[in-house]
Amino acid sequence: MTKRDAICETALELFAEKGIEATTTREIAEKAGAAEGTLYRHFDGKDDLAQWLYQRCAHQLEETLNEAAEYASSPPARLEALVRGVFNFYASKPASCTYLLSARQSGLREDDADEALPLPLRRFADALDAGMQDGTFRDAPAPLMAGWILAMVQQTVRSLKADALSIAPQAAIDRTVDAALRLAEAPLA
Amino acid sequence: MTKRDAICETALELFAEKGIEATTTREIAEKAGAAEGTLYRHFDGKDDLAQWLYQRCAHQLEETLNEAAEYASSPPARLEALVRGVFNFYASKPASCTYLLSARQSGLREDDADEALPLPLRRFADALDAGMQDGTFRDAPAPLMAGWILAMVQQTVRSLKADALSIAPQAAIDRTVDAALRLAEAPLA
Amino acid sequence: MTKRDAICETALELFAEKGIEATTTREIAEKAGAAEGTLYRHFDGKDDLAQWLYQRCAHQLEETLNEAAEYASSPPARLEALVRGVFNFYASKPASCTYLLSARQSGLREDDADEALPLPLRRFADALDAGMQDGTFRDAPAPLMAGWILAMVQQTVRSLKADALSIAPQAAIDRTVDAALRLAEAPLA
Amino acid sequence: MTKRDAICETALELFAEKGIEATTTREIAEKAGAAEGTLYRHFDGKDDLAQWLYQRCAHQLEETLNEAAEYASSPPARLEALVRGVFNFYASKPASCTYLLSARQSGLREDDADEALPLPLRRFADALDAGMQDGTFRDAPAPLMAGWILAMVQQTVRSLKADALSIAPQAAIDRTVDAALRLAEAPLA
DNA sequence: CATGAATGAGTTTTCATTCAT
DNA sequence: AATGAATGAAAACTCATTCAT
Repeated sequence: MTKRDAICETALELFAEKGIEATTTREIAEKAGAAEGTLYRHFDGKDDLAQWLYQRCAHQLEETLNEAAEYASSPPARLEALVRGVFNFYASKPASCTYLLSARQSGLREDDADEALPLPLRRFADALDAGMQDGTFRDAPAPLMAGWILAMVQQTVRSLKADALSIAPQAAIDRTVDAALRLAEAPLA
Repeated sequence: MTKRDAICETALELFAEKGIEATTTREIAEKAGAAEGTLYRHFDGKDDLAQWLYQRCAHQLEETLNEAAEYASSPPARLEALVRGVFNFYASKPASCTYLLSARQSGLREDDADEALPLPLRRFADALDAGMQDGTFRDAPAPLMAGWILAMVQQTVRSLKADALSIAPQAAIDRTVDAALRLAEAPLA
Repeated sequence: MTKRDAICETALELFAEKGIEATTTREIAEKAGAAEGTLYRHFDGKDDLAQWLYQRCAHQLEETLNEAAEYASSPPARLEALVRGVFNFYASKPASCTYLLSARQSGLREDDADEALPLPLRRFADALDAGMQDGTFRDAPAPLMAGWILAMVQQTVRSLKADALSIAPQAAIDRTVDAALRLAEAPLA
Repeated sequence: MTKRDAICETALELFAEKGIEATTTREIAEKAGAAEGTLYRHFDGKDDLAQWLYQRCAHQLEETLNEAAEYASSPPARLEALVRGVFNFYASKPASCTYLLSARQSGLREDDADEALPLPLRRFADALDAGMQDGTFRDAPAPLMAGWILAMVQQTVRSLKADALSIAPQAAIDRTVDAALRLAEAPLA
């Protein structure tokens, strides 16, 4: 593990835990066992580091979602796989997941501006669109609904992290999957 | 409008727009047409001001929600009224609404710690609990579901603010209400 | 004397003595009896302070030269008055003079870019032009010759400051005046 | 071209262009295509490199001046040869010339402290002294007059570099030679 | 000789807060 | 109540220099 990696991992944890602004470069360096200047050899500054980490987390999630949805044959199966994929992402990389979701509403994802949607959202919207085409899902603006589902998942993750649930984590996940499908599915007839 | 009020309103706008930490006291004072020191005559400091504003916003929303749900006779009607209440709150006090919702996931609502849930969430959870009792709503952990619904509403608000929707604002609101009810309602069987 | 003034005077002395880059903001603040932050209340930073001081020195010299040359009736008298004016400026405000002259060859006088020449040079060039018109001075590019004369004066000032002269200061000044006139004057016939 | 040479030439250019303090070792290494550490294999540090370059430039100018004045039979011819020598030096090694002249007024030529005058100045002063002895030149403190002439030459060089002259470079040089002789020469009487 | 990641002391800069007026 | 200059502690950032490879 190089110093650079140590700095990245430490920064990710601190950013996820207390936010970017509340984390100082000194704190990062100290916890990473590196000198403060080392951070600046590898990044242009704290903001650059935050940006780079955001990109990395986005790519990690992207990959996780791609793998998760790879073998889903139907739109509902794909939607379920995506939702479970986010939870898996959270389970395997909690700091990345927390940071990514927390950064969603701060001014960090500027350079996704060329995309209509941030990348993970796009995956959800695509699955919804496919389901709308074949009639499995109800007709609705896919980006809006994708946003809802992601927001729900994020809310469940927050509850899991806060340990504020009266039910088992797995049950919360299953219920979230169920809720997402219920949101998307077309009325019976 | 007293200096104090000017400071409050300016701070609220800035906090909502760029976050508390990214807003400087100098900036607040300048935009409010007051001296930097004046803030300290009315509040113990920036954090105290942020806290006070948070409380004020919470009470405003609380009141809005109480009024909205006052005459709702059934749990679904109450749930719908609450959801619409949040949208009304956003329409009439966008900065308050944005600030309140953004502060939900930052470390601001410390002194609600004695409450199991932040106040607005409690309203939603109560309505859901009532519906579960009488069988209108499906049995599920009310705080989790309340969190989902509020997250969805917040997501719709974000989309409205970003002007990122292909449909009319009112349609987006109606759809959100619909989605919330769908989430809550018991299965037909 | 306000803190701001103390900072200005201290900075001017230090800049003149050791150069801008070799002077630290801490040093300025300490010697001025002010806090480091105070510098930033009044200026955007060290460079801004340096710029502002440069402008002030330029205006001071400008005024000194205007006064000096006011009653000069002929071009040679005017040229002599200007040269003596620079020496007077050096005598009355040594730090300003040193700083101004030292800054001439560093990258500081950017915003004079709209002028063809830095202001003091302009005065000399104007006097030379006038003398060329009436035949007292030899025909030559005035800016070039003005540059020479100012460079000579500057060199004398440097020698005076270094105390590296075998003759009395006043004699050095008189000789410089004489040399300047000799440079400018037309050949006898 | 060895790495050492690359570092020397690059550093010389950067020092001449932006000054020693404003040039970073990283910048030198990068432009020279060498690693940062390599500089320290050949020099004790940045200041040592600057010092070494200064000496080299001084020797180059010294040689140029020696060659130029070698066959000058009279003091005026020698003075003219020296002035033209500086211009030749500028033409053949602009960076060396700029660096050398710019360093004249910064604190670089410490180890010339044993000499009464920096070396090039000495050459001029010697020629002037010789002329004063035989009556060709007016009686005056040779160091002062040498300083004037060098300052004039430097000013012409600056004008040439800035391309701020209305006349041809060669004409500017000739005029500078002429002016230098005029400064030095004894009055007719 | 050459490298370049790492260092850390030193610098600039920010900003919440205080206080004399 | 209001002011705004002043503060200083803490933050971000720079860069000459070292050293293991």
